[in-house]
Amino acid sequence: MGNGSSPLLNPRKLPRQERSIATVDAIFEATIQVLSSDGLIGLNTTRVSRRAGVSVGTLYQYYPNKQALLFAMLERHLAVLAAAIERACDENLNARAEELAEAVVKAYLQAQMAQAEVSPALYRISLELDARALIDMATRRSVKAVGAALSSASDAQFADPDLVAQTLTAALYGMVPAFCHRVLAPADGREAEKQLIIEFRSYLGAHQSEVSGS
Amino acid sequence: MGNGSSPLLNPRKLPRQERSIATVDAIFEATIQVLSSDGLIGLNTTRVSRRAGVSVGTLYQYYPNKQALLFAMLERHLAVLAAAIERACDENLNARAEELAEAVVKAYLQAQMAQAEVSPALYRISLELDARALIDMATRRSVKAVGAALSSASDAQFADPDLVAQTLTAALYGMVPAFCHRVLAPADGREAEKQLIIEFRSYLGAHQSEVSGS
Amino acid sequence: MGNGSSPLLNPRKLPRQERSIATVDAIFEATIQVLSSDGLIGLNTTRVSRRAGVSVGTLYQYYPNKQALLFAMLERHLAVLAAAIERACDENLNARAEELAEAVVKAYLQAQMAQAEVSPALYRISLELDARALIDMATRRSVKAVGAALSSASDAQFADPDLVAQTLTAALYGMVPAFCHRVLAPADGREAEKQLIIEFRSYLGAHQSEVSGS
Amino acid sequence: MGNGSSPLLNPRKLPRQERSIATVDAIFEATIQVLSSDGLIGLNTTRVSRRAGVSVGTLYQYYPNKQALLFAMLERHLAVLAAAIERACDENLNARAEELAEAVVKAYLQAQMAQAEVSPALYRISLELDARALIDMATRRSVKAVGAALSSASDAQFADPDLVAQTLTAALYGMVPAFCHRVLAPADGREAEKQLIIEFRSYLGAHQSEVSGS
DNA sequence: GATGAATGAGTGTTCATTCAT
DNA sequence: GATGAATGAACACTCATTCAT
Repeated sequence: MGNGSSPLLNPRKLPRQERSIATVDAIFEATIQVLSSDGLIGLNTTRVSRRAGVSVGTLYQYYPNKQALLFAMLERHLAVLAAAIERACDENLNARAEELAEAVVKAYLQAQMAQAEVSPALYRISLELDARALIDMATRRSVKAVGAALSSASDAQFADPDLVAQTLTAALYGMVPAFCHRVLAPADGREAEKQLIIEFRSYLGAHQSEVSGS
Repeated sequence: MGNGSSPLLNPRKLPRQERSIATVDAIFEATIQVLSSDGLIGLNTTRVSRRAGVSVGTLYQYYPNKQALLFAMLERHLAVLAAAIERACDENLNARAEELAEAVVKAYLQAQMAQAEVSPALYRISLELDARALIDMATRRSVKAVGAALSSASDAQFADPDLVAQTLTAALYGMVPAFCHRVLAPADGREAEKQLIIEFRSYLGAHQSEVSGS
Repeated sequence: MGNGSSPLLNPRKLPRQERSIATVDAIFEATIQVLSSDGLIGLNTTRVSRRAGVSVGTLYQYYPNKQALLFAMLERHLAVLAAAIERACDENLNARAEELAEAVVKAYLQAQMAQAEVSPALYRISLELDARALIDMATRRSVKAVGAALSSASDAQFADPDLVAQTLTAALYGMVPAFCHRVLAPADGREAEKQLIIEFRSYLGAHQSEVSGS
Repeated sequence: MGNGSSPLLNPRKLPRQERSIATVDAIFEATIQVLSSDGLIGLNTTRVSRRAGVSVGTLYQYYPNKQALLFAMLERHLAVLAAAIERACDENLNARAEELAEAVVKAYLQAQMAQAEVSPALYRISLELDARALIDMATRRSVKAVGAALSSASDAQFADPDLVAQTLTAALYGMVPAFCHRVLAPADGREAEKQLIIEFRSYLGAHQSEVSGS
C-alpha cells in the first residue's frame, strides 16, 4: 500500500524484445517532445512517429489509437505525481502536521515542475479525454496517503482526517491549472510555494485539536 | 429625416437590427448548448449553426472564425466571474476579514455553479487558444477588488494585501479545474464550499495582524 | 465606320435617373479600384459594392451577376483600345506606311499604359470568361481600320492588306500579355516601344511593293 | 545489410517507389486533362484526384497544396518551350540569320501546338499565381540561347544581340496569348507561322549589318 | 514485425445570389 | 428602388487509421 503498485507503473506485460522496448520508449519520448514543442493541437500520429524515428504503422502496433497514446502519457504523469506525494507522506509519518504540510506541497510542486514542459498539455488531455477513472485513481492514492499521514501526526488530531486530506489534495491538484492559466506567473514559483505552504499550514491549524500530552 | 437620427435609433433599421440581435443571441446560446452536450472536440461551426437554426454563412457574418466564437464565450464567462467577485468585495468593504473571505468564496462558487455546464469546456478553450490576455484582465480585476477589500478590513491589517489577494484569487480560480477534474465530486459541492471558506479564513488569519484599537 | 459606333460605347439605354447614373459610375469605378488593389481573385461583389458605397442588392440591380460586371469592364477596356487604334489609323490615312506603323504602335501602347493598373486583371478576365465575342469585335474593328489605312498608304502597295493587318494586330495585342508575364520588364517600356516600331516597320517593308510614281 | 544499399536501390523499397511514381504520374496526367476539359476555374483538387483514380489525401501527399500542383504544370510547360528553343538555336549555330529566325519560330510554335490543349489554362495560371520566377527562368534560357545563336550568325552582325534576342523572345512568348485570345483563329495556324517568320526575318534584317567578307 | 502509401470522412471558411423589409 | 441579413453549395486541406508489400 502506498508503494506505487498502480497497474500503470507495474509493467505486467513486459515487451519481450529489446527492440520493442526501445521502440516504445522512443515513441513515448517523441510524444512528450511533440507535445511540448507543438502542443496538443499540433500533435498527430504522423508527427510523433516521425520524431520517434519509426513508421506510423509501428506506432499503431503499440498503441491501438491516438487516444490510447495520450492516455498513457497522462497515466504516467499522474502516477509520478501520486508517487511523489506518497513518498512525502511516508517519510513524514508521525511528524508534526506543519512539517507534513510543507513536505507534501514541496514534493508536489517539485514533481510538477520537473514535467513543466508537458503538464499544460497533459492537463489539456485530461479535459479532452474522459480521464476521470485515471484521475480518480491518482487522487484516491494521494488522499489515502495524506489521510494516513494526518492520522499519525504527532502533534495534532483531526476530527475527519479524510475530509481534510481530500480538501488539501483538491487544492494541490488545483494549483496546476492555476499555473497553466497563468493566474500565477511562473516567475512567482518560489513565492507561490511559500504561500501555498502557509495556506496548508493554517488550514491544518484550523482543523486540528492539539494532542494533549504534546 | 429632420431628427438627429443616430443610426441606432433610425426606425427604418430597427427590424434588421432586431433580427441581427436575435441571430447573435441564437448563435451564442447554441454554442453553449453544443459545448455542454458535445464538448469542445465535438464543437464545429456546422453543428453550432444548425443548433442555432441558421446557416453557417450567417454564423460567419457575426464571428470571423471559430476561434473568435469561442473567445466570445470565454470572455463572457470570465466577465461574469470577475463581476461576481467584485460585487462581493464592494459589498464587504470595511467588513471583517472573515466575512470577506466567506462572501468572496460564496460569490465565486455560485457564479461558477450557475455556468457549471459550460465551464469545463471553457477552461479547455482557455488552454487551447491563447487566451492569456483575457484571463489576465479577469484576474487583474479580481485581484484589485480583493486587495482593496482586504486593505479596508475593519479588524485586520495585511503587510502585503496584494500578494494575499493574488494567492487567494489563484486558489479560487484554480478550484474550478479541480472540480472539472472531479478531484472533488460535484455532490460534495456544499462541503467543498465549507472547506474552501475555512481555508480562506485561516489563510487570512495567518497573514493578518490585529488592528490595535479592536 | 471607324468612328467607334460599337454598341459598347453607344449608350442605347440611358439610365433615366441621375441617381442611377451616379450609382453605375460608382460601381464601375469601384470595380476598377478593387481590381487594381486586390486583383481578380480578391474581387468579390461585397467588396465592390462596399467600395462603391452601395449595397450588394443595388449592385445586382445594375448587373445581373458578377460575370456581367466583369464583362462590362473588359468591354470598355477593349473599346478604348480599339478606338485608340482607329483614331491613329484615321489620322494617318494616305500617310507613308512607316508613319502609320509608328502611330499605331504608339497609340496602342499609350492606351494600354493609361490603364496599366487594370489591364493585367482584365487580361485575366478575358481568359477566365468566354470573352471571344468581345475580343473578336474589338480586333475586327482594329483589323478593319489598319487594313484601310494600309490600303491608302501613299508610298506602298500590299498584296493582301487584310492579312498584314491581321498579323500586325495579333502582334500588337500579343504584347500586353508579354508585359503582364513580365517577359518585358515595365522599365523597358520605352525600349519595347522602339523595338516594336522597328518590328512593324520592317515587317511592312517586307510586304510592301513600292508605289512606282512615288 | 552488408551492401552499400543507397535507399534508392534498396530492393525492398522498389515496389513502393514504383507505386509512388505511378501515382504522381496519374495525378499529373489528370491535372492536364481536367485543365483542358474544365478549365482553370473548374479545376479543383477533388476533381483532379478523382480523375487520377486516387483519393484527395493522396494528391496532398505529393503536392502540398493546389498552387504547388499548378506550379508544377507551368514549370514543365515552360521547360518544354525553353528546351525547344534552345535545341533550335543549338542546331543553327553559325547558320544564316534568316534560317535561325525560321527555325526558332517553327520550334516554338510546334512545341506550343503539341500542348495546345493546356497552354491557355497554363497562361491563366501564370497570371493567377506569382509565377514570375518560373517565367523569368524560362525566358532567360531562351534569350541566352537566341542571343548566342545571333552572335554566331554566319552572314550578319548585330550591334546588340541581347536586345534583339529579348525582343524576339517577347514577341514569341506573346504570340501564345494572341492565340488564346483568338486574335488569330487556330485554323490560321499555317498562315500565322508564315507571317511570324516573315516578321522575324525582316526584324532581324533591320538590325543586322552585313558581315564584310560575305 | 515494420513500412508508408493510400484512404476519405470531416472541418473551417468563402461568396455569389436572393428576398423580406 | 435600396438594403444587407441570410443562404448553402462548394472548396481546400487534414489526419486517424488501414493494409498490401
